[in-house]
Amino acid sequence: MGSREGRQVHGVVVKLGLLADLYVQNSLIRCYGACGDLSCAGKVFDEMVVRDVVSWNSLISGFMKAGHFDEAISVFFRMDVEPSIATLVSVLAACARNGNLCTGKGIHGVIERRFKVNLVLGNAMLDMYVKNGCFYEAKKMFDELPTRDIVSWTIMITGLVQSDHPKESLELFSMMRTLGISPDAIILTSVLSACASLGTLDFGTWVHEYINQRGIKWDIHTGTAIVDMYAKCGCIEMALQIFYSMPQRNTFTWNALLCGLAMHGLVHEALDLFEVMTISGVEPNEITFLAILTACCHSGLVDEGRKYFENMSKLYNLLPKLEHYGCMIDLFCRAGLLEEAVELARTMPMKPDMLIWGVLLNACTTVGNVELSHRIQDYILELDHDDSGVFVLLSNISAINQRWSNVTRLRRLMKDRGVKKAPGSSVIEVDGKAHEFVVGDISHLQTEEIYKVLNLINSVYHESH
DNA sequence: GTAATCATCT
Repeated sequence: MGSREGRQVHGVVVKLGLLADLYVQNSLIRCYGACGDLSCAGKVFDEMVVRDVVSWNSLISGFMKAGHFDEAISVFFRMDVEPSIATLVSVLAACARNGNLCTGKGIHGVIERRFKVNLVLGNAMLDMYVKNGCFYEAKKMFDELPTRDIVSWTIMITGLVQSDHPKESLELFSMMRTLGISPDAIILTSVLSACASLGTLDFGTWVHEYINQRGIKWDIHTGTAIVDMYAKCGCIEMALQIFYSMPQRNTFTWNALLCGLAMHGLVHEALDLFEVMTISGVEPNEITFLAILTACCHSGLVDEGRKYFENMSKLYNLLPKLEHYGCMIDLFCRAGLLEEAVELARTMPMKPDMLIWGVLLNACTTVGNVELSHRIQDYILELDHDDSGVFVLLSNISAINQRWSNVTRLRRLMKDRGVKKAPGSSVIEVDGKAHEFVVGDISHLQTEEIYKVLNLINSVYHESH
């Protein structure tokens, strides 16, 4: 039922004088929530005199469906009746999706004290920890679950892939298979994603064949994952074949193919495909333009890059993000347009990150433009004086350039700016030994010691190139 | 009531 029908039913309910009935009210909230009409759902909810747990759950579900996770959590905190298991499951899902570890932990505490954990609730907690990057807690919880189902395994495997541990995710998948658990289309989607990031064509192909042989019903998610896997593994032919055989494709599917083409240097194919995509009426998103700009970047298509970058906001109403600016800056650098690159970095609406500064400084080093390199370092120090990460970067550059006088200058600047905190440290491995380079410590080191650290970075740099 | 696909530049 759509929102319009919901309103009609609402009207009839009012006429019949049934609006005061709790069950009728709850059903209306559910109905409005399910079709995304949150203002009507909220209105019914607000006008209720007596609310039960179902009323609250229905409102929370409405916010979840609409992707308003913060609101879902805030409704939970306003509850004046005892939450049910279903409430906790929904709110844990909200904490998983918006990264609210604090609330999630609080709910975990409440559950331990007052509820009996069932499978679904256990999975919801597991997912909350995994999505918040707490793998220690997650593993403990996974090991201690009285029963595990395919969802529990999927949460762990997906979490590992998404936090950049595809190898471990495949190991866990093998373990699952050893235990005789049959994979479904959903878990195979994540397994394909792991294969894609590892570039393991043989395993990816096995998954594809497994799906075919077992007659596992696959949908647009799985299809996209297969396209992505083949594209990333360099089998563009297979990627195209699957792509065209799919009954439906969405922006993600097109993006998978576009990224694959861009990644393998098939620049004109990527640009052509983008045209077909727009003609087909599929809306590009930020990732689409990232793929397109990358393609331009790889073959030095400056004018085309500029055009697509402009069209992003002009034609598609997409605001370029940090990554798009990074791509453009890299494109300018590769084309030798260093001044333009620096200008874009200075005028972009958000603060450039270390990667962007690194690209710029690296470009200066490549062409031997010491003057511009110094100017960039001054901008960085103006902008990011409280971020000690920049000092690692600048020290790196100084070390690479063998300009030790700069190190002294940096050390003085750090002292002047009062940089003490060390949010990050670089661990450098030399001869199998890990050396930790903590930025905040540098100001307390003797000049000779700084030289040692920088030499170390320098030697690592040359080893890796 | 819980699980899934796309992501540039060192």
